[in-house]
Order: sequence, then structure tokens, then C-alpha cells
Amino acid sequence: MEGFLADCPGRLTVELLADKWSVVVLAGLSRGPVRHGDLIDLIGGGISRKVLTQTLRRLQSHGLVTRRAHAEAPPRVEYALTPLGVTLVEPIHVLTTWARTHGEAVLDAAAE
Amino acid sequence: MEGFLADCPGRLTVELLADKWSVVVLAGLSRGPVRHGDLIDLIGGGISRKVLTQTLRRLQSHGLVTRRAHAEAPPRVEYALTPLGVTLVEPIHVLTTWARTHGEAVLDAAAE
DNA sequence: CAGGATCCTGTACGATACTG
DNA sequence: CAGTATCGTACAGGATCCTG
Repeated sequence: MEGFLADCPGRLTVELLADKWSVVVLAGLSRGPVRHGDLIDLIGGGISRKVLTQTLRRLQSHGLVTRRAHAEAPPRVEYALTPLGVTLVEPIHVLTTWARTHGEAVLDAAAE
Repeated sequence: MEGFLADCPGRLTVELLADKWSVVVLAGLSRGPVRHGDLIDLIGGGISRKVLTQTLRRLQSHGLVTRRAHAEAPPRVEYALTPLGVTLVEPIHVLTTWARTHGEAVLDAAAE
């Protein structure tokens, strides 16, 4: 059973999500297409527009997110999950549900 | 529905796992107590002893992992999940299963 | 409204060597 | 075997200003 965590694609994919915002952004897209600005409101602040764009671009380049810019004035850009991205909704939902349920306990432990 | 991702304990808890190794280390502990060195083998290399210790310490300080040092020579230290940590096994299993299943597709998309 | 360009800081991570 | 100490680098992420 040695090295059962070593398989490479899986690990690299976990690393893709291993930053401060990827999971949160994907959760924000899980209910349907969202505009750039609305995504910031949805997340509830704390993320800068620059970092949001960077995060979306990386997720896009990995085939999880689509970007659609409407030729209008003012500009309107909508982000959405790809079919592949949709398959991530369930795992992320499980994770965020855990976080909401046990978040208090984790923070309490850290406070000691 | 604005700000449905803003609840604080949940986000901080997600951030706890938002680094390169936390998820992998927890997965390594999910089958039972493991020694420091065995954990490195289990992970399959790539993690230094320093970083492994740092990661374990942080997880320990958040109540997810226990550390038990046996007074022997040579030293033997076993890490295990706390009851709280055990509740994380399922979410992590879901995530890693997804990563193994869709990792190829994600990397293929990134390669273009 | 969306987001690019800059600048700046903290820190996660890695390599190596040393200790009990 | 487990862990610490030290050093160095890379990059994430925040603040601010500017553009179509």
C-alpha cells in the first residue's frame, strides 16, 4: 500500500485547488453562471478583483470554467462551470458542508 | 443569497486545508495511525521532513491530528486522526476520488 | 463593469546539515 | 528515527492606479 497517494495526475489536481480561493470561487459558480462583480458580492468580500480574475483564469485553463464576454456597453462577462467543472460541485459541496458543520470546533481547538 | 459563502468559520476552515500538503497528509492518516517516516513513504516522496512536521503541527493545533511519542530507542512517533479528524475522512475521500477520476482531463485541458 | 499593470510583503516550500 | 536550524527562492495575494 506504499505510495497510494503518489499517483501524479490526482495530486496535481488536488494542488490546483490548494489555494485560498479556488474552492470558494467554484462554490460561487455552483448555482449557475455569475458575473464578475456578482461573484465578489457572492463571496462576501475579502477577494480582490485581481485575484478573482487570476483564479478564474487558472480554473479556465484547466477546463473547469468558461468565460463569456458579451459585446455590450457596459461590458458584461459571465463565468460558468464546464461539464467537467460541474462534476466538482458535489465534492466541493461535501467539503464546504463539513467546514460549516465543524468550523467552530476547529477554530476553538486552534484558540487554545 | 448574497454572501452565502461569507460565513467565517467555514471559510477559515477551508483555508486551513488550502495548501499543498494538508489534504494529502490527512489522506495518509485516514487508514489509521502512521509513523513519521512511513507517512513520507506513503505519500511517495516530494514532501520534506520539515514540511511534513510543519503540516502535522498545524493540523494538530487545529484538533484534527494527535501526536504520540513513545519513549523508546530509536524514537517512535505515531500520528493519528482525532475523532474530529475522522469526520474529515469522508469529504477528503470524495475529493481525492474525484481527482483520481478526472485528473487526466484536467491536465489535458491545461496542456493546450 | 471588467481587468490589466505595478509594486510590495508574507510565507509556503525545498535543500542541506546538525542533534538527541 | 524524528526533529530542528538555517538559508534561499518562488509565488500567492493585497493595495492602488489606469484603461477600453
